Amino acid sequence: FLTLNILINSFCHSNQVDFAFSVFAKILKLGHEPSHVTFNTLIKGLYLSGRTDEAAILFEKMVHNGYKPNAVTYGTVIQGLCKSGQNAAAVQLLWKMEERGCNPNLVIYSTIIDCLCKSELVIEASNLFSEMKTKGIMPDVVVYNSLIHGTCKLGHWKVATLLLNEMKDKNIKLRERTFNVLVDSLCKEGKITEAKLVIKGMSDSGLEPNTVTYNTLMHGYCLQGDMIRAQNAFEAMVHGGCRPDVVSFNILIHGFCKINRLVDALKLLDDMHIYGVVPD
RNA sequence: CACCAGCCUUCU
Repeated sequence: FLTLNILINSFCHSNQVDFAFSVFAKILKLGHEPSHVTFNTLIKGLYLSGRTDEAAILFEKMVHNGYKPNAVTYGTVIQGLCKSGQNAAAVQLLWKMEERGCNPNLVIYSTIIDCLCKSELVIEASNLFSEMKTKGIMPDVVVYNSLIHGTCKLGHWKVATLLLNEMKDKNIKLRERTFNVLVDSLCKEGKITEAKLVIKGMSDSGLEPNTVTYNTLMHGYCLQGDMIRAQNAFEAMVHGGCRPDVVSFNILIHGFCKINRLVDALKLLDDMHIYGVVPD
């Protein structure tokens, strides 16, 4: 039955939930009990294809049939609520799971904190962050990345710096994504010089810029209409051993289109296949 | 290190 769950999982991740459900039907027909994992996976699949109502119904069905949702179930539903813009419902479910005797763990808090940060509700996110720490749950790099993202997006650089120092105190190592978040926020504010300093700091701490780092920087230059430097960054990416991806090309093509250099944009479109990239 | 939930870049 692991096999069938794996099958369901791959269908769910390729936007073919209906096939996933036919596998589910097969499990039932064979007289087997679906597991928590089966339900969790199907619920996620429904959310991934935007069928949030059906996901909620399946969640209820699962409960009615005597399956006690576990932390992953709650995590899946909370993430689905978050992604469909239902912040309040997500927070309510956080409380409800506690009432039902399932303690929220780091992933659950992290999910909601990220969601609140993306909605620019950084204060609320920080409150949950404190609550979590009070309960003795140790933060990790992921939850810090979300908080740093949220604070930088609002231009609260001081707070972001505090968070970075906190990570240092707790011996939580910054990852590429942490740096990418900083680079992105700086670029979007037009502070490219500082963004480049962050990239330098990244190399200094033993992490190499990756494709997302370069894409972010290229986008920063595009926002300034500086296609020369954007293309230089592209070259630096290739030279630095990073594979450009479809986003790299989308960024440059968009940059050229915006300043009416359609010929250059079309040339890039032609060049994509050289790098093994297919337009999306 | 392989059945399920959290973090970064483009467009929409």
